[in-house]
Amino acid sequence: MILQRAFYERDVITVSKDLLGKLLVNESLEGKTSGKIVEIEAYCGPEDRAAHSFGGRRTARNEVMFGPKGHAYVYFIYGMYYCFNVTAGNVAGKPEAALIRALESLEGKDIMSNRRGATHEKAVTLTNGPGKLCMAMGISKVQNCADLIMPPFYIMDAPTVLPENIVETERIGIDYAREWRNKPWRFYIKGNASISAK
DNA sequence: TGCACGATTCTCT
DNA sequence: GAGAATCGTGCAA
Repeated sequence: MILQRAFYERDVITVSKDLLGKLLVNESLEGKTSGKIVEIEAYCGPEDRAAHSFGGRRTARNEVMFGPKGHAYVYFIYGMYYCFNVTAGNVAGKPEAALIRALESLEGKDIMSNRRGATHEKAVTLTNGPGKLCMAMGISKVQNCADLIMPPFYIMDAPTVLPENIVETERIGIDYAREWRNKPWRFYIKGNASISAK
């Protein structure tokens, strides 16, 4: 069953942890690809210096974070990669989101290999990073603002990962965020081979 | 209108 | 472990 709106209308950190183990699915023209979410980071709105919405900044790019929860926030980074976020939060209109950092590929691995290029045929490296999983799943700015509670692009429910199997650590790639850099808002499934970094 | 830089990844040393 | 690739975005001017 597809996760419904209420799932995302909760505290963004709770939503981030609960999204671990869930299945991201994209039914594209090339075929269906899916993967289990194994790594995620929470970005906590205006007070979080690492978030695009820090200070309440509202622009054309991050506009979707101010809208309904459970939508896709996809942005272009470093001139060549996309990052995929899910909007979430227990306060309507507050710009918060969770960054999906890694998947464990399930369906459509051949399609993922094609999208990632011939030099990346090993299953694990297809989706063990935010830019990589977007490439493998066929996510681009086309999916920006997409509603994730209905096909063709959605997240399926799956058994919740137990707290003892969730590792909490500091986020990656946000050295500029000063004191917020060390917040333990990155979560991943303990022992999973598909996470992006230790 | 211009310009510095990023929630990354890959290659080469 | 360092450096390149590569461009939309945000903010200063």
